[in-house]
Parts: sequence; structure tokens; C-alpha cells
Amino acid sequence: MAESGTVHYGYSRKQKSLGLLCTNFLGMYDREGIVTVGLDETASQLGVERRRIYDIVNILESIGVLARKAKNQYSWIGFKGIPQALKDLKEEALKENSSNPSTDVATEVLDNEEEEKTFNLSDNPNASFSTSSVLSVKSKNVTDQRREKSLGQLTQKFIKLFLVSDVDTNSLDDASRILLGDINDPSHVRDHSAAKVRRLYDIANVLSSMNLLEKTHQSQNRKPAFRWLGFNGKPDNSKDVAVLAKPLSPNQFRSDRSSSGAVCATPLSPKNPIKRTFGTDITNNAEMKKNKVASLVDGNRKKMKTERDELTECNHTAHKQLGSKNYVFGPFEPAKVIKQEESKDEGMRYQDWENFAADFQPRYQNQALGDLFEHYVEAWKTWYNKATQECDDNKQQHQPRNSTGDQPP
DNA sequence: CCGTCCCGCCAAAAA
DNA sequence: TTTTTGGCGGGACGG
Repeated sequence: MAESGTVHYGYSRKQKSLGLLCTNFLGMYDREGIVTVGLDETASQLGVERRRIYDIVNILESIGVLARKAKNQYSWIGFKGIPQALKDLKEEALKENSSNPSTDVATEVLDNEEEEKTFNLSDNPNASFSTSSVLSVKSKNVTDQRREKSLGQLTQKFIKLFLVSDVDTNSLDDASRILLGDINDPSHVRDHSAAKVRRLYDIANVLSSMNLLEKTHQSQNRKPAFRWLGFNGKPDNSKDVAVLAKPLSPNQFRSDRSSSGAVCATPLSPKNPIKRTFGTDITNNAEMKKNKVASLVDGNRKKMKTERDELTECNHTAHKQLGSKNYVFGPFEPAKVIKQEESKDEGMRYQDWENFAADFQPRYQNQALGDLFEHYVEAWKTWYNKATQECDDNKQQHQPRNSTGDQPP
């Protein structure tokens, strides 16, 4: 209960973003052998409160990456579940807007769907008794109005929006408008829409951390918008090269082989032409500041440089650089602007987190990387505290420790 | 000032 | 009841 503090010095909001959290989440579970995901372990492992795990999990579930198994327990499906989920969503979307008066924003969604149909994953070794099988819940749950506003539902709606239209970019307000136009209630036109928009930000963050989406700006204005990077209909977006996050796992730093690390959201098609490079995006806004120098000579800064391009290129170089290196962190920021770093100790190996945690403090040139590390450090700390605590309980010792003082600012 | 969006209170579902 | 899930929005952060 004592518990307190936590206010770290170099705190940055980005370190706690849902997007990063999602990346880490994926990083620790996207591996062979993973079958179930426990909310508790996940939370402590990632060093965040339970509440946040629910956010991630709900969204991932709506995308087909996870499936609820039981209380506190989810089944891991992985990226391979995405294609199917998307397909289903698309069908639903098509079906929905066909029974809809035209010339009108998609209002209502006489919903009574409930997926669950995707029940053919090879699981269930020896089904003891799969209790309730949802059986069509035809009942119009007027009671479950709550579900309507769930993050998961919103996510699906949001995605449907892209899957069904021909454009691949939607502005923030348009999206929120659509999503808000909820069932029933043709009355208010006066909603405090702003409120829900926050959810959109959450969703967009995790989706972009998975590279299904990208935050952009509407060409004309500076209005924020989202561009769908997924693989919906259009077979000819060969130019659609996105970066896929290759999160690192807690205990797998020397990424030895395992080309399997290259998870690709793209699917099922054995020979999918779409090629995606992958690096470690980590923080969605991997925007390497446009150094003032950037502009210089270029006479035509017409377009030609989209963030995406930059990112891709960055990854390219990064890959080349670390080609045969043992560490496979993603796109390091082109170590150019880096003035002379602390050059503390380069040879340090991150095998023992204890030392690492203790030494940790130098700001890494790569924002994202730094954030990630900090996250782990944080997780380790909580774990350590817990361990210590238990020890205390058991030993009942007075403990004048000096070793673990939290370094003051 | 304003766009983002983290944090966590606290109320619905589940045990 | 207690515990698990998660709406929801205040207000902190960062530009």
C-alpha cells in the first residue's frame, strides 16, 4: 500500500502509449508455442495496470488476433487470424449498407450479428465440454446497450469503414461522425461528439502499431486522417509497402535466426505479391524530425517525401547496416545528427537486467528504442519490488537496504 | 491555445 | 458479496 512515487524524471507520454504497449504485447506473444494469454501475467510483465490490458485485448480480439477463452484467459491466434476477421468484417459491412437508404451517412446498424462463426481453428484437443456455445442470440438485447459502445465494436466499425469504401483515407472527423451515428436515436443531432473521438485515438494507435493503419494528413488540409494499409480488395497496390513492426521479445535480444520473426499481416495467399519490409517501428510516430537542413537544395519539395517513404528507407538502411549484426532492432535513427553521445559504454550487453536497469539512463539516440527499454526496465522494477516484498513478508526482516534507492532527479 | 490521449474512477457483468 | 470487465471523461502532455 505504501507504494507511491513513480514520477520518473524523464517521463514522456509516449512511453505509455497504447500503441507502444500493443507493440510490446505483440512482441511477447507473437512467437511459436504461445497458446494462451493471461491477463495478469501480461499486465505485470508489461508493467501496466490491468485496465490497459483490456484495451489492447479488446481491440486485438476484434481483429481476430485473440479470442476469449475464459476469465482472465485468452487464446492466442496471432496475425494469421487477421485475414479471416477482415473478410468477415467486409461481408458484414457490405450486407449492412445494402439495406440502407442511400444518400445518407451510415446510420443505424440493426445489429444482431455477433461473429463467433470463426470456430474452425484447430483447437479443442479434447473438448471436455464446451459449455455455452453462443447459439444465435436472436434476442434483441436492449439491455446490452453497453456492448454497443465497446472498444471492440468501434474498432470493427472503424475498419469496416475502410473495407467498404473506395477511398483509403478518412479524416478524423468523418470517421468519428460515422462511428457516432449509432443505432436508433435519430433525435439528437446535437451530440457531444468530441467525447467519443478519444476512443478513436485509442483504436488508431493500436491499429497503426500493427501497421494496418497509418496516421496521415488529408492532402489538402492539415486535417488529421487515417490511411488504411491493410490488404483489402485492391490487388494492385504494389506500391503499398509498409513497415511491419518486429517487436523484440523480453528474453530474446540476440535475435538469432528465426526468420519467423517476420510476421506479416498479409495472409493467406501463398504467393502474395505484397511485400512488406519489417523493422521495429515501435512508436507509430517514428517521425525523424525534419532537420532544418532538410529543405536546403531541393527545389521541388512537391511531394516525393511521405513519412512512409522515409520510414521505409530508414528501415532499409537500418537493415543494411545491421545486416549480419546480431541485434535486430529496427530502424535506428540515422546516426548522423547524433552529436557525440555519452559514449558511456557501448560494449554493454543486456544480459542481466539488473545492471542494465541500474545503468539505464542515457537517452538513446533512437527515441523509440529508448522508450521500449524503459518499458522493460519499468516492468523489471515492479517485478523486483514484488519479489522483494514477498521476501520481506517471508523473512520479516528489517531491511535497511541502500542498494535499491530510487535515484532522485 | 488546442489536438492528443493517459489515467483511473467507478459502474456494469461475472464469478 | 467479491472480482472481473471496461465505459467514460477529466485534465495532463506536447506541439
